[in-house]
Formats: sequence, C-alpha cells, structure tokens
Amino acid sequence: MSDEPATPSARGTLSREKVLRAAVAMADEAGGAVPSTRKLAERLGVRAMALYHHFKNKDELLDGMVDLVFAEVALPEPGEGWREGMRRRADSMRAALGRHPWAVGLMDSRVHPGAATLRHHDAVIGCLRADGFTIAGAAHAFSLLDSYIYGFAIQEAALPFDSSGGDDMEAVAAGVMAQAAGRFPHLTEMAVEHAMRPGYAYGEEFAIGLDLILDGMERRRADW
Amino acid sequence: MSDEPATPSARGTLSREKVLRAAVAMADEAGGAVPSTRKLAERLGVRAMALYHHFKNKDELLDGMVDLVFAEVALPEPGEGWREGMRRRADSMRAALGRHPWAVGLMDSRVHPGAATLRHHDAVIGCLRADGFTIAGAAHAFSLLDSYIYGFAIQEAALPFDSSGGDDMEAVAAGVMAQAAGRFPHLTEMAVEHAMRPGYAYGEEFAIGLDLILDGMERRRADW
DNA sequence: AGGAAAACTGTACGGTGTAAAGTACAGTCG
DNA sequence: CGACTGTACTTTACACCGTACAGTTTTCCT
Repeated sequence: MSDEPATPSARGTLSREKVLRAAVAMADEAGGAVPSTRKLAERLGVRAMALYHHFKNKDELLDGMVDLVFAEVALPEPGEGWREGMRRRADSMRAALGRHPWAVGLMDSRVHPGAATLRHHDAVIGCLRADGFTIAGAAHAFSLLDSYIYGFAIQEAALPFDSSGGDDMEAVAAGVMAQAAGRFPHLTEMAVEHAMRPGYAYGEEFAIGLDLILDGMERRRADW
Repeated sequence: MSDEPATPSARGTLSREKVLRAAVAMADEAGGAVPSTRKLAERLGVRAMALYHHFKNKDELLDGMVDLVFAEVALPEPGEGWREGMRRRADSMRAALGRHPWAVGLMDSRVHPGAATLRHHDAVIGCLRADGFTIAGAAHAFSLLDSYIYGFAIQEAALPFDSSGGDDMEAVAAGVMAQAAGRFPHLTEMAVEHAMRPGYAYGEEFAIGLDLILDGMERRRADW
C-alpha cells in the first residue's frame, strides 16, 4: 500500500519544474495550505528526502512556488499605455492570487525573488518609465500599486465569508455581528445596510480602489 | 533543570491575558515567528496542555495575539477631521505592525476578529461617516486604506534588506542584482540609481502612497 | 463534609522539516 | 572492457510540533 517508491530506482522521475508544478497543484487543491514534503513526495512517487536533491530546503521550494505564481501574471504589453498596462497587470495579479490563495500568506516571508518575479517587476517599471515616469516616480507607483494588490488579497482571504457575493454568510460572521450589534454601531450599520445586502460583493471594491490610485498617479506623474 | 512546573500545583498562574502578553513578547523577541505551545508554556511556568484551558486551540491564541496588536493602534479621535484621523491611524497601524512583524503573516488567516479589532474598525468607519462619507464611500475608503497598509507591511517584510535606510545591503540582495544586471535593465536602473543610493529608505514610500490615497478620497468624497 | 467543577499535569499519537548515511544507476576515463 | 565518480534516490533517525485523552489536584458551592 502506497509503497509505490519501493521500486529499486525512481531515477529520473524528479526535476525542479515537475516538483514545483505538483506542489502548486496540491496547494491549490488543499485551498490555503502548502503540502508537506512527505505528501508532495508521495504524489511524485518518491520519498521525501528526494526533494532535497533539487531544493536546498523547503523555503527554497516555497520561493519556487511563488515564482511560478508570478509567472502567470500578465505583463504590460510593449505598446500599451501605462494606465492600461498597470490595470491589466493588477487585475491579472489579483486573479493569480485568487487561483493560488496560499501564495498570499507566503509573500511576507519570501526574501529571494525568482526569475519570473524579477521579470515581472522589470516589466512594470519599464512600462512606467516608457510613459514618462521618473525613476523616483516609478518607485512610488510600484510601491503603492503592489501594496494595494497584496493588501487587498490579504483582506479577501481574511473575510469571514466568500467575497464573490451572495448571501452565504457563515456562522462565524453571524457570531461576530451578534457581539458587535450594540457596541459597534457604525460597523453594524455598514454590515447590515451595505455589506450584507444582496448585491454586494467585496471583490468589487478592488476596481474602485485601483481607479482612485491610477487617477492619483496620473495627476502626480509630472511632479514625481 | 527547567522543571519549574514540577511543583504540585501551578494553579492560578495562567489567564487569557497573561498568556497572550507572554506570547506576543516571545514572538517579538523571536522576530518573525510565533512561539510553540511548549515554549510558551515553559515561559509561563506551566505545561503545554495548560494553555488549552484558556484557548480552544492554537488558532484561537493567534486570534488573541492579533487582537492585541489592534489594541495598540491609535484610533481617530472624536473631534478630529477624517483626513488627520485616517493618517494617524494609518501611521499608528504601520508602527504596530513594525513592532510585531509576525502579525503580518497571521492576518491572512485570521477569520475571527476580536473585540479590539472590531472597535478599531468601528472607530475608523465612524470617523469617515462623521465627516460626510456615505456608507458605500466609507466602505470604499476602508477597503482601500487597509489594503494599502497591510500590503505595505508585506512588502517591507519581504525586502531583502532593512527598510530603515542605510547602505547595509545584504548578500541576498547582492545575489539578486548579480543575476538581474543584464536581463532586467529597468529594475537594475532603479536599484543602483535610486534604491541603493545613500539617502533612500523604502519606509518613506509609505507616506507618499498614503498621501495620494487621501487626496483621492478627498476628491471622491462627494460622489461616493 | 462531600461532590462537582476548574485548572493544571502526564503521556501518547501522528504529523513536521531535515541531517546523515546507505544504495543503485549513468557516464567517463584508462 | 572494467573501475571510478558523481548523481539521484532511499532508509533511518531526530527533534519538534499541535493536541486528544486521561489523570490529579485544588477550589468552591452546597
């Protein structure tokens, strides 16, 4: 049972890329959690320690996984104006983080950006510079946009209910509201008269905030 | 050795609050990591399982720790205008996340906001509403500001060097730049001609982005 | 005084990442 | 061709993790 890797040699079954793809697939399936080395190895028909021939340690594997997510993000296209470019990559980045929610929790501990990550950053900065942003201005814009995108992903992940809309409010949220009812009037008001209304989906806030930021960038482009 | 809790009874040595304070202190000391139940218990002169009389599981303890961080954040004051209120709480929140960097990585998995967190949210929304923001407008503003604050904290945590300024670029960053040199010209340009310059500190980007956001909010306040 | 509830301890289980050493195959060189 | 070497995998083992479950006290309420 499950001793698939008891075959004398599983040589050649592994490679950095194969491992990373399997790890990402498993993390996606599990929802928010990265697989353990043993589970990942089992899926690959191999023993856990085999992974360590391709990755120095688990952290390096996580770096690779995050880089794979960055590789999915649509970069601004050459001819494209900065505003459309920024919007497109922002939407694309958010979508990628939506497909791979486990990446959000990893971002704050990834100190070693991979090749796709660097290429992504380079393309974003290049797009801004090509449209007249100064170096400092591009740095401001980049910091602001990325902060917003990652932060929004965090908030979406931390919502006690699904952000895609619908009235499927969980028991969790119900409990929160129960204790909040009398003591936090503004929060309660916003919840019952706005957020819990049928048509509301938190996800739509993303575009609204993004527009404000892009407008502000447009206005400051010259001074920055 | 370390059998402090071998005393027949350690009754009364624990309480929710004492445990949480110790846990926060240990996490702060460790830098970016939450203590294990055993280590935390040892510090409190108690065995690990004693913690489970005050917290259902570790997740609940983490919820409490994050709530303690929110409790440190300065709320907008009653008489204060929305702009100063928002700026003050943003700066204060960023400072709190700087003091407790482990909280950043926890935020995306905290689905159960505590009392301090709810009070914080309520105060922020209240401040906006008091200055004429509609419910929807306050929701937009809240989402945007919080996303920016959390996202900025993520980015600061993920920097391969200290964001407080100074030329203490690490070997990590050096390695990154080495491979980036030829392939990512815009990134390289920004790094060598801007970010690595003596006077630059990434942390200062926070205020710049925040100003842009507050300006945009001001402009939209009526329409939202 | 007695019994229940509360707050702690002991032990154990199944999981984690990974160090260290062993084994088998592939390729190169004399 | 055969030995040598390096590579890719396995085995075993360790320390640590969260926590279920079953005591053991101590305290408090009748």
